[in-house]
Amino acid sequence: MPSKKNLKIKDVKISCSNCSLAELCLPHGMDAADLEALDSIIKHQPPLHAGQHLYRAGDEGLSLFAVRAGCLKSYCTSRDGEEQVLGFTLPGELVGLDGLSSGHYVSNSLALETASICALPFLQLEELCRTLPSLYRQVMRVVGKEVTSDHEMLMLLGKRSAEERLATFLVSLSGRYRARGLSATEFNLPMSRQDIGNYLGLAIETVSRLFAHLQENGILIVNRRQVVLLDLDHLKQLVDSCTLGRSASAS
Amino acid sequence: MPSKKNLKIKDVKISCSNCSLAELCLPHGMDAADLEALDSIIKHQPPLHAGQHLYRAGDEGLSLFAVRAGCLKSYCTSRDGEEQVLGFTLPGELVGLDGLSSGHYVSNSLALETASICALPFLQLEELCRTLPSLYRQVMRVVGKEVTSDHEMLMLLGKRSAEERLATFLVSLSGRYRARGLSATEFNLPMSRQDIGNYLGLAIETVSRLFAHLQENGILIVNRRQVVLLDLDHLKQLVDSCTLGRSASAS
DNA sequence: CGGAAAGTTGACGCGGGTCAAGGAATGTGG
DNA sequence: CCACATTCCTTGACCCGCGTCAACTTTCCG
Repeated sequence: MPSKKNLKIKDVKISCSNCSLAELCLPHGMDAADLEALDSIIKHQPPLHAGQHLYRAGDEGLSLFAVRAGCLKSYCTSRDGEEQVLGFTLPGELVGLDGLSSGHYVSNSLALETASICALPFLQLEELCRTLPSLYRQVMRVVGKEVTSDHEMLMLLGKRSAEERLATFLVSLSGRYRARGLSATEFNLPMSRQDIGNYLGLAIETVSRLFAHLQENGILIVNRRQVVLLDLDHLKQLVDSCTLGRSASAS
Repeated sequence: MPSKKNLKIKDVKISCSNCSLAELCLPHGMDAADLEALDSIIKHQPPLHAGQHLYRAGDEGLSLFAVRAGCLKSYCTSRDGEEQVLGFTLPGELVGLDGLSSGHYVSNSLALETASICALPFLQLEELCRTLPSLYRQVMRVVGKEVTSDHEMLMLLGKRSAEERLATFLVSLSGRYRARGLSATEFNLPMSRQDIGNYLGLAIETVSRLFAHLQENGILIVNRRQVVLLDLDHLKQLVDSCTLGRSASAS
């Protein structure tokens, strides 16, 4: 038995019931009995270090993953080797949905910082969904959210200026940190300018210049990956016109 | 009883088992018994005329829809009234997935030409999925395909030139017509230049110029909405480098 | 300490957006 | 059947947002 001082994360019983992220994650809105059933199929993964892949395109897609700590980047590559960043997964969020169609992942998932992750095998999730309608609806809710967020992204890439894109990105990050109980105005960017630019369909130089420009205007302070949002309202105003019309999504 | 000469469509028993589009649609790969169960929950809709909505953002989202004939346009609008076309639905394809997350549609679906449509109520579909694993997997496959195609679209909008975008669009249409047994090289565009440009993130003038340019180079002939693809291989070559890397999707 | 990776900043030019004018097809009322 | 309006599409001229190229600085890491 390890000494109490060197207690490793993997020695702690991981369960949804005691997870501080449950409110953000799949268990959201499920009762105690259902949670226990969900717990029983969850597999804790060994921690993933920065630069390691959770899965790659072509891998057998057998699980959905929930991020407990760290940050993942989802991306796919075109035949000519170009990369397209599809999104970033923060604690409390799910990744790996795209494996459930064909049984193989189509995208790649890479840890940007050391990440702690739970796995939910599709087969057992499917069985459980059959007996737990609440879980089935949760899964559908998550799937639907994925589709909706992709649609917002399509509008962003199709119609919006570089400044609006970066503002949208920052406001999104801000909200997601706030949801976890962290500061909405001061945080570290887990990803490089390269990744940000790729994600937003912009050159890294443009991203850099936009940061500089926003800083000149007193809207934020940025130093490498450290960001302080001074005028979040101003950023939100830039975003507002871009967001979808009549969805009353409070989350 | 109506005369045989004036037999209306609605007088014919609609069922998946006798539908010529079954191979493209949800029933793909299901056996006769399962098909019958699926038939029992399908509701035939009155035909939709060009310009009419199948559903609007905010409507109660209770059904998935399968298009039997015609063409639909999916789009959403931002708070400032701008429209983003999300895609086009051709016969044999499904639409309405985005209603299943929140119970309300987030996007709009509009008929571009008179359309004949089947409805699959979510609740009954969910129940049926519980007893028919093959149907459950089909639904998941469709959902996954939706996500994957959104990802391809993100790459298209984020990284590709105007010419590559239009080529991708044309090759996609060509393949979908071919799948229905129609010509892959001669067809009518069901949508306006406006819709094409909006969908691809381009100005309509750019779309028009690109058509002219491709025609000058002998790659296609276009007259308003009538298109003849003379050199499909050339178009595919333009597309090839854009498509996702190692997905072995044959469909 | 040295080399690589990440980020910043400036100069320049092009792809494609915007504006404007005109043609072709379709609809509408007389 | 024609005059007229409207919508859809095309084509040309202009120009600006942002990508590209290049040089430099800072940070990271062995």
